[in-house]
Amino acid sequence: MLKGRFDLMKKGKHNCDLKSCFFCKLSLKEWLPAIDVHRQMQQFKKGELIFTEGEEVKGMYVIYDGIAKVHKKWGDDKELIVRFAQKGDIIGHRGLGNDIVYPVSGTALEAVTACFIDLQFFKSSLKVNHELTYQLMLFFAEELQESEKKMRNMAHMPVRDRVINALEKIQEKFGTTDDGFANITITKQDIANFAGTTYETVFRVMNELVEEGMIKVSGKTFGIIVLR
Amino acid sequence: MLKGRFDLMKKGKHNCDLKSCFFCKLSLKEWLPAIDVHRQMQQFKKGELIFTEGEEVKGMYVIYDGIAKVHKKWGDDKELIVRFAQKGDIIGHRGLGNDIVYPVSGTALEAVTACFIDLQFFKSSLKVNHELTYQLMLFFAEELQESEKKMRNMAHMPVRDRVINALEKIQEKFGTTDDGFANITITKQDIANFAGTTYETVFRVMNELVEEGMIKVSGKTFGIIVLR
DNA sequence: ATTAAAGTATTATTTATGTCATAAAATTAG
DNA sequence: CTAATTTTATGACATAAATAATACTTTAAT
Repeated sequence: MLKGRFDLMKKGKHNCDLKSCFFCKLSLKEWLPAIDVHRQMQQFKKGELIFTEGEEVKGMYVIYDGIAKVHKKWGDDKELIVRFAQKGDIIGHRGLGNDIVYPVSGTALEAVTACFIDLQFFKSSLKVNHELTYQLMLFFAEELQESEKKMRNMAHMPVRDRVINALEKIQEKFGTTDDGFANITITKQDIANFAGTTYETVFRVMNELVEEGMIKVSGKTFGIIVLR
Repeated sequence: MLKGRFDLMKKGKHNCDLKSCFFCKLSLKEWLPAIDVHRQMQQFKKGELIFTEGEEVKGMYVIYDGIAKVHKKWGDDKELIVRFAQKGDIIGHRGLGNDIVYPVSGTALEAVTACFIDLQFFKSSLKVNHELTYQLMLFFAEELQESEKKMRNMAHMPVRDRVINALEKIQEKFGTTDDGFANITITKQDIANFAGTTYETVFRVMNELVEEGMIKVSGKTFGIIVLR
């Protein structure tokens, strides 16, 4: 009885119901007990690395709570943010492929709780759950489309528009609060890293946009009023 | 007997042996007759569009002969080449995903013979051939890695290095002839579109590289001598 | 509570790279 | 075979955007 309650508490710690996320939702119900055995809830503090570019791929993470950035470094003082992730998003899957190292890093932007699935088990899951594999394939296809669109923008679109784009994408991703701000706190440096430019340029452009009445800024968040 | 020879000739026209390409190789042998019924050999002249960005996705193409570029337009006089494709490569698969339109165009850089698989049948094939789906997923993962790496380069790497990179990638992809040239003829404009820059910059950089003895140029081809 | 570190603010300067203009050569099409 | 179009060649010029420099402010860590 006591032991039972203890077990419950331990499980209760992560609260994952084995049916909400991409991974569980697309797995056969017969497979869920296997997932239950293999999943591992992990905590990351704000600013902490979840996985590191260049390191051996250990597995995938499904974010249960918090937000993270997925980024790729350039030299030792520049980076490009490839994607933001929040509750329900899978990260680390870029580590799939022939190479056994992560091509990007994942960093918690605020405290993150994530469900870790080791690579071995993840691969087994793909072999067993065809729908999971199919949907993951489609997900990669979508991400590739996004990536190539952004790459084209990086090559041809002027910074100002890239910054606007970045702001739109961020607000779209994290939603809008009642008072019309993007539901996230984010540094201008990270906006710059996402838009593929420098802090100074983001600073300038955002000033312009505020003057033009297109966005509003308050501390480390912003809200889009009208664009274009 | 006569009929048999006729059939043979008709088949002979495309010469595809149903076991060389990605698609056939990863399909169950029981599925090959179905592929045989559905495949459709198509010809494209140099410069001809194979599929067009923004148009409804009709299906996939496996290149049987010739080379093509996969590109994404910007405005009406700029583009970014996302990928080159040659014999054995699949193109058009970027059309998979939620959206039903091609996110890119495919254009023959020299006469192309390709095996066309309509979308409907391709999807059925994925449902039936799990290994195909799995490998396609991995292929997308690889392409995503490539894309994000290039995107990061686009954001942070100086043009000169991007041009060098483009040349390396092209020569690596198409191989080297006996006399040390990349096994392809390609315009400087296309090199520029691949490197994400302008013709003039490619012209300038390639001149530099020739002067520095790092590459050699002959008509519409080039060869890398030493780099870095 | 007290440093240290990270983020913000701001302007001046530099430079890398795109744009423009023009002509010749080469390739493709009728 | 000739015209039309594409590709190459090249220099001058413009400018977008990065770099540098400096100060202040907020946030995180011991």
